[in-house]
Amino acid sequence: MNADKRKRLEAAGWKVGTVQEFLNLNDADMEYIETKLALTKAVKLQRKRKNLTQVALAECMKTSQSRVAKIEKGDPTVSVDLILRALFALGATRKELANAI
Amino acid sequence: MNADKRKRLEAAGWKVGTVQEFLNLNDADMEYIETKLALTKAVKLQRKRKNLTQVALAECMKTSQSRVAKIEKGDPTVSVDLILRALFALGATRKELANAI
DNA sequence: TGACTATATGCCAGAAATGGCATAGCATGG
DNA sequence: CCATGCTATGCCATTTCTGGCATATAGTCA
Repeated sequence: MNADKRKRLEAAGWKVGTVQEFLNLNDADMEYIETKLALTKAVKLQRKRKNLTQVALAECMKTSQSRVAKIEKGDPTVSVDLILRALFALGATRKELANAI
Repeated sequence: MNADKRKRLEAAGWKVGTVQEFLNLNDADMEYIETKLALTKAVKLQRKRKNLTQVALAECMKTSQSRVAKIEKGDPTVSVDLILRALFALGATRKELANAI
């Protein structure tokens, strides 16, 4: 956003800022969220690469298709632990994990 | 263990194998555990580097000293999510996280 | 020795994540 | 059009994790 537009908006009573500011996220929160997002993308990518369905992956890691869907969609009820279990079930190594982050 | 000793043990009725086999861990489990362990080590290292006490780190990440102790000791009731929060609270970046894994 | 600081361990009520199920959406091919 | 295969979403009982507190242990210094 250029300074001009910003001025006009603020003159009209708008608060201008980033999403991060709006949500009161600090750097640690941001890193955490971005890491999680990167991991979910890695899961989807690896699963597709192996031509597995969500059901198949779910069986591998002894969970349900709905959980796998939520993992890949970045559902907030999914922990990093579960995402890692998915990645490793897909045969990822620690090195590959590190690259994905 | 050399083949000789193995034979002698088995002749005497012992089962010979790795810890991994004994605990029925597959490769995915192993990678997961090792990753978690690497992360806990990174937390301890970074905290020491910054000369923080467990209490100080606990305040940073809005948890308790006992949790921090458990993180660093690899307590099984600690999730990877919490470990990551600790690392990021210590100012680690995603890149540093990747290196730690 | 005793006081002090840091870390470790046990416990538990409350909070969050999980698996499982149902079902809805959405392509693609017949 | 309807099947069929795959993915998405909602719900909820059970399981797991968390924060907080108490207390124990270990190290250091006076």
